[in-house]
Amino acid sequence: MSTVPAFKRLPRAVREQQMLDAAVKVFSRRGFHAASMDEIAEDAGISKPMVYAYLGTKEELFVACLHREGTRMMQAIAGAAAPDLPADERLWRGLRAFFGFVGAHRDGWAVLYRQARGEQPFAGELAAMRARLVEVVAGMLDHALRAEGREIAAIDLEVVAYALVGASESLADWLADHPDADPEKTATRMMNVAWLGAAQLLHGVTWRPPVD
Amino acid sequence: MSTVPAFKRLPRAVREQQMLDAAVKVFSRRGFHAASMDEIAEDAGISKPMVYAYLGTKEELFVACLHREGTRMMQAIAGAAAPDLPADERLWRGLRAFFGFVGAHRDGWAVLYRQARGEQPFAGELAAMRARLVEVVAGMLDHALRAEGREIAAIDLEVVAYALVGASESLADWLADHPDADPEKTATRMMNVAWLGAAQLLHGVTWRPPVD
DNA sequence: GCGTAACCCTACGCACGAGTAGGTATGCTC
DNA sequence: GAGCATACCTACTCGTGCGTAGGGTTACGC
Repeated sequence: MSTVPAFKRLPRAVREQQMLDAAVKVFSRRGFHAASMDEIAEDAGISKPMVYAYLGTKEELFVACLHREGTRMMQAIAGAAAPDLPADERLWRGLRAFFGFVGAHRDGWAVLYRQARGEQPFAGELAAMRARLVEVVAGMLDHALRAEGREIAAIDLEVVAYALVGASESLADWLADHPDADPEKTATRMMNVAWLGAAQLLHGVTWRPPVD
Repeated sequence: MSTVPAFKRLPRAVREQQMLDAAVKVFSRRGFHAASMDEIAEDAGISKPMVYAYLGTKEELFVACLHREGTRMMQAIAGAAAPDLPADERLWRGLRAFFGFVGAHRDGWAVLYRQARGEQPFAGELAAMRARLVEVVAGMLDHALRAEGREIAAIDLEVVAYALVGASESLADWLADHPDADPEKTATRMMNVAWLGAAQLLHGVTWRPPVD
């Protein structure tokens, strides 16, 4: 046959990304168990054995998704929050990057956050990622405190950081369910809660993003 | 045979509770899909057809778990936060009841929070419960604001409430993973974040539970 | 221009687990 | 103590979907 084959052959690296794209999409819609390898393969425009050949078993595939999306997210945040800025500026930039990422990768985020929590094999992976984030936030708070000559117990710091991360995750989830919502605006709202706190807000003080 | 049968017959109401106990336990450990009806039946000390006869299909069983645990939680919170108290007092009591519930029903919480999120058939059910909570919190904030002669947009109010609920859920999750942590102390920490906010905390102001 | 490696397929085996068929025993009512 | 409802069981059927066996085709080095 001299006719061009219906679909062309592509190098491994490209196909792997297509497969991961498809996997993230399907996993996020259906969840780990309800997603079928057949559907992922079909969505990627490839046959099932190829998926197994390149990315391994279903579990390994899910972990690969988790890693890719997690790394992207962490890089987006780390790239935005330069360590030499003042704390509020860092927090603001980090939040903006975070909500921007979620807004742009709604289904990637959904995999990370909603699906990986319950399933034992992956919960640890996710927890480790979150732990890194919490550590960063806690470090930031600690830094800001010391600059004021204050100090609080490490455990309190950790729990506060955990609450802030949790609140952000929660708003991100809200964002994922409201496609017409604005990430930037959501980040601003989060900043109000996080930085000024409810009591300040009740007294009418409002934090605004710096004019740039 | 005159010998006593190995396990006695019990009335339906009792067996149903045993089955629900077992189901909550297994669902929380394994997740909806990975949990098997056989394991649930075995854990309840009964055979599988009995589970089907009393609680219906696997999905219906899961929904039944969701309802029981959700109702228990909501009642615990509603019973603690009397509507005629000042806002901070209500918030504090609600939080204390909430963390108390999670501490006492760790796997019930895990079913609610970790497992029901991802699976489409149940996410709606859960979202409705959370929406009720958010509404209550938002109403409380609004009330407190109006008492000070202030007012903010409904959407902002909702998002702030959502963030607070999210932060609480996140700390509850942390609590579920730290069996030796104290619910009361966790509630106090949450109260600090929620009521005073990070900025206040940075200036050294600390909220303390009222002496009772 | 030939070998070899990379790319890709159709078609299955097989286990696991939801849900059921069909039957037994126990206690309660009259 | 006969009748009947309720509690309870063992032992299946059958669909679904993971993972693979085995084989075909294109490109690239030499």
